[in-house]
Amino acid sequence: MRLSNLADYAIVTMCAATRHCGGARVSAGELAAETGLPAPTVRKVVSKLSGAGLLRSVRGAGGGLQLARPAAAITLADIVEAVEGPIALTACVDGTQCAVDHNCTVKPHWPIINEALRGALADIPLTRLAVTKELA
Amino acid sequence: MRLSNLADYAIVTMCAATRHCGGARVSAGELAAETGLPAPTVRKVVSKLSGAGLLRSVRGAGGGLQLARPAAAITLADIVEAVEGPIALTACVDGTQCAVDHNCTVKPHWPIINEALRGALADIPLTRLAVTKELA
DNA sequence: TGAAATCGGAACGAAACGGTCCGATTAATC
DNA sequence: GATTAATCGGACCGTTTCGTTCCGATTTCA
Repeated sequence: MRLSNLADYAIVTMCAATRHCGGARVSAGELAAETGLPAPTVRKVVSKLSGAGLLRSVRGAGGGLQLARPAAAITLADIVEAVEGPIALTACVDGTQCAVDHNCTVKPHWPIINEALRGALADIPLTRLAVTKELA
Repeated sequence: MRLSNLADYAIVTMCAATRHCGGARVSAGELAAETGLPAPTVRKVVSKLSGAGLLRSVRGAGGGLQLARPAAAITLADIVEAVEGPIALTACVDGTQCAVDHNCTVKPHWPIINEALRGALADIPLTRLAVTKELA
């Protein structure tokens, strides 16, 4: 029931990238300096994020990262799924075989619970996380 | 973002125990036979559940398990926390030191997100899971 | 054309999880 | 009251996943 550290780092990194939204591309090392995370870790995170289509990466000198979509169109669910894969609380949800399987009274309920959780994450776009003001 | 297998097993086991609610005590081996789970695993699970105060265990010949509270007063959040510890998506939430720490714009938002998830699990009592009929 | 800087993937080490086993404890029985 | 049998409780080990780090392939600028 805990988010993986990489997913946590990915969220922080995306927030930092959002703050550079208007400007030009940002290097992974620059993001590492701003967030305080180890540079190699940030490189791995941005690699997964660009692989999932959330970041647009340009290689070579003068290259860097930038958001592939407007910040308002990127939610926590997108970032988590990019790093950890599909959100599936149990094996039932993503179709993997389960040890209980037959005659499991809980099985029919998991999709509803799973979707409720995913909806909670999908309701939070990057724009709400990037600003430090106006929190509850 | 996936529930641990032990937590999944705990939920299934508690559902089986709920079906024996009216009757006398049930042995861990009996629950294992009904759920189809390995007996040693069920023993480990019920150990954690009784340690958390969700099951009442009686040792010795003729002993066994029974729910410590009415099924309606036991929720998914209770079971998950009994097996995995407090529900905390990130290190921020339970007070553990974080690598980012200073100047983290995401930090203030985690408690709200975390509580939303916990609420979703706390809204589902055992009584809704034990019956196989009347699912959505 | 050369060189520097960047991302991308692969390899290593560590920690947590899952599963199994044996011992301590208790109630029923003779 | 002693014995027996059945039960829970905690401790051990193998496996898998996660987290971190490093090096190579690729691209742009001078």
